[in-house]
Amino acid sequence: MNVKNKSRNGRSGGHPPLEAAQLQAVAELFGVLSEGSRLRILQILQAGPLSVGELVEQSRLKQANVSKQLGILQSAGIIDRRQDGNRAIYSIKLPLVFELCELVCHGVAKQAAERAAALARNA
Amino acid sequence: MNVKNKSRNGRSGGHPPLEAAQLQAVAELFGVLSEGSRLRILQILQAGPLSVGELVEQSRLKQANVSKQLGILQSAGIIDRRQDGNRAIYSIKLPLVFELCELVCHGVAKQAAERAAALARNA
DNA sequence: TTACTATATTGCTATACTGCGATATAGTCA
DNA sequence: TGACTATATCGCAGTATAGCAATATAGTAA
Repeated sequence: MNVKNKSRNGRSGGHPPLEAAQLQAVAELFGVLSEGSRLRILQILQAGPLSVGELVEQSRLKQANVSKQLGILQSAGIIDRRQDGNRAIYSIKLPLVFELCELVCHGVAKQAAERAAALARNA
Repeated sequence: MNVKNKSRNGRSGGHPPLEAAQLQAVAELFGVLSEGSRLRILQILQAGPLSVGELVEQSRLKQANVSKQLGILQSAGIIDRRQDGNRAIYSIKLPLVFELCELVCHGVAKQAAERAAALARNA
């Protein structure tokens, strides 16, 4: 996830080829989702809102790391933060991410199946 | 995109919480898609197969960089390579990626709209 | 073979990121 | 106020990556 590279091509004419700025936004979202620890946190949060401490327990990640990744997820607009007394409660804000993951899972699974089939054919 | 971290949790019982290995595979795919230059190449290839030289022209990236990114995209199983005489022709193999990008675009656009609306309310 | 074109790879620098321990900050309770 | 808990941030070491120029490789044509 590189946040520079703000170039621009002078394309107009609607949307099909996606403007450079959009492209960059898409790349950034993918970048946020490209880290195992963050996906793990999202997956845990899918079951419902949790505090940082609870996330630390369930994820088995260090507190500092969980806090940092939560900050990144929040900056990306993927999760929400709510202060509850002493604690911070995080929750999913963009359920879209789960659709993305499912799509990828199907794609990856299909690919793996195809590769296996190809191997079987060549064996 | 970190390719290590091959841990495993002993979950069974179907699919909902996604196994660690799957999670890692998803993260890797997202990692490949998290670079502007690669998305740009994919977008250009969406119109049809092209040689490296043509991609260099249309993308305005350097040849070495295009070649490197093509290699990464191919390793990820997203594009295919075919040798045609002197040249290498690359084509999309996993159209899934465009679904992903569209989903993200919609999500990002919606988010932007919501943010703008929120700003308007608070102004 | 040589000259030429197209693509891939290597070595490099700069940058960015993760995960860590230590520490700072914020909120609660007495 | 002080002691305590929960969360955020800082500084660091290690690692990964992009993009570049230069070079190597492969294929074509003479």
